[in-house]
Amino acid sequence: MSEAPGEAPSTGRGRRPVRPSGDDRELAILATAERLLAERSLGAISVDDLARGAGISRPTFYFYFASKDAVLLSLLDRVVAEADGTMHEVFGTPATSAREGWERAIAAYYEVFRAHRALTVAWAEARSTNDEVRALWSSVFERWVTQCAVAIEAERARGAAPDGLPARDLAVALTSMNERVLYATFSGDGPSVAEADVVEVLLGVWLSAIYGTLGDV
Amino acid sequence: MSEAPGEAPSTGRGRRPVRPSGDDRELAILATAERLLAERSLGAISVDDLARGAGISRPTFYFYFASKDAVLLSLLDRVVAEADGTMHEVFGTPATSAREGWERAIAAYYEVFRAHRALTVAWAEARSTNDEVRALWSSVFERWVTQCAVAIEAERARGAAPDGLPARDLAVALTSMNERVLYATFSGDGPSVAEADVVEVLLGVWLSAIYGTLGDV
DNA sequence: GCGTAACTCGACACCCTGTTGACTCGTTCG
DNA sequence: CGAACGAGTCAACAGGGTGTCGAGTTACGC
Repeated sequence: MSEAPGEAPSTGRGRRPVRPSGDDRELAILATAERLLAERSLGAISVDDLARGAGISRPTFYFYFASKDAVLLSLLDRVVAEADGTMHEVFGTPATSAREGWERAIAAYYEVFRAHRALTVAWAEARSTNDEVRALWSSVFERWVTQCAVAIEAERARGAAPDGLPARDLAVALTSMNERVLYATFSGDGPSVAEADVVEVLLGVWLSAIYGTLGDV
Repeated sequence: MSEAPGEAPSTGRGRRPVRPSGDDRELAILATAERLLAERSLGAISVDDLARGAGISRPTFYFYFASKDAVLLSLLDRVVAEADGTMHEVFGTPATSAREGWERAIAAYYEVFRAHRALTVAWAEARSTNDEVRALWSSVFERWVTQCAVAIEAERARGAAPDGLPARDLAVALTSMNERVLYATFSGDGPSVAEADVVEVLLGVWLSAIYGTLGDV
């Protein structure tokens, strides 16, 4: 809510002391957060835990971050940058076959989740309590959906895929499926698909939905 | 966590004074919870809000329910009963066509969400913070998945659907998609499918995934 | 009219968040 | 050198939430 006195252009999110060495402290907080998130949920981690983990007092924590959520956001910024990079790479390089292209996209999505399990689980959790987190998620999701919708339309244009549902609606549904299935798989809550099979299962549904033609249903 | 002194067999969950009139109070609390959930999230509702809404003091609230979450669970028990009833009805009556059968199943799932928007949104939110809520969700989800898997296998057995992914994995993926897409649609957070189109979109993906055969992808 | 069980709530103990104001300490510059 | 400044630090506070305890107050059967 309150704005930092000395602005730093780089991260935008959270407060950032401009000067030199206290930088280590900020990194220590981030590292502590990542470590603790691997063992318990964000809700079960207090600001005091983060401060102690970084070797500072609680008030000092507030010198570096405006809140617990700001720490998460800072961590997420990295993941988002990575995810965007991966996405552009996937949609940028031409595929040898349609199947291979979609498989690469899904595997990439899978990989982003997998490489940061704890963080993405915390992300999903915080999404329901924090507007900024929700907005960040929405923007990432939106970019994926848009890319997929464009790709679907391209396939239809070249005659490889039949017309059917609006491409964007299809992209939203399929991307939503990926998100939820991967979340369930990695968080281990409730019925889920085995980790080894998950890309194959998702790919199967994607291909059917995009290319499949129905007979006499 | 402490158990109620006078047990009542009916709901199992939460404490329940057996005797006469304080029953109204319990209903008042439930009604207040439902009303408040329509305007803000569970996290933004305090026990005090519920107590005041029901015309009692905060300590008295604890005479009726063990916690805020217990109220939610009590509310959810109703929805679960309804959802299960709907599910059995859907899978119990024979469909005139395969398409019509699946459409009815998806429409039923949609209807359960829609009739209790606020509650199901709160459900999803609390799932990440409360074990009992999570478990309840998992059990409902599991029942849907099982029913769908059975139905898919039946379609394959009668030769109407081609073999492909394991029926259960497919059911998990598709049911997950429904859950996430409906949640996004009703909570209004992030990119989503228009409410009017959502059943059609989901149905399209289900039919493709279950019956669709791929050409030369 | 009396015991007992349902019911009620003021007051408390505790945990968490976020803020304030005073203090240290290194650097910079007159 | 030493005043001034700004980064960095934290004890102490204010405030809001949860859950509990024990001392009431009814209401009803006997």
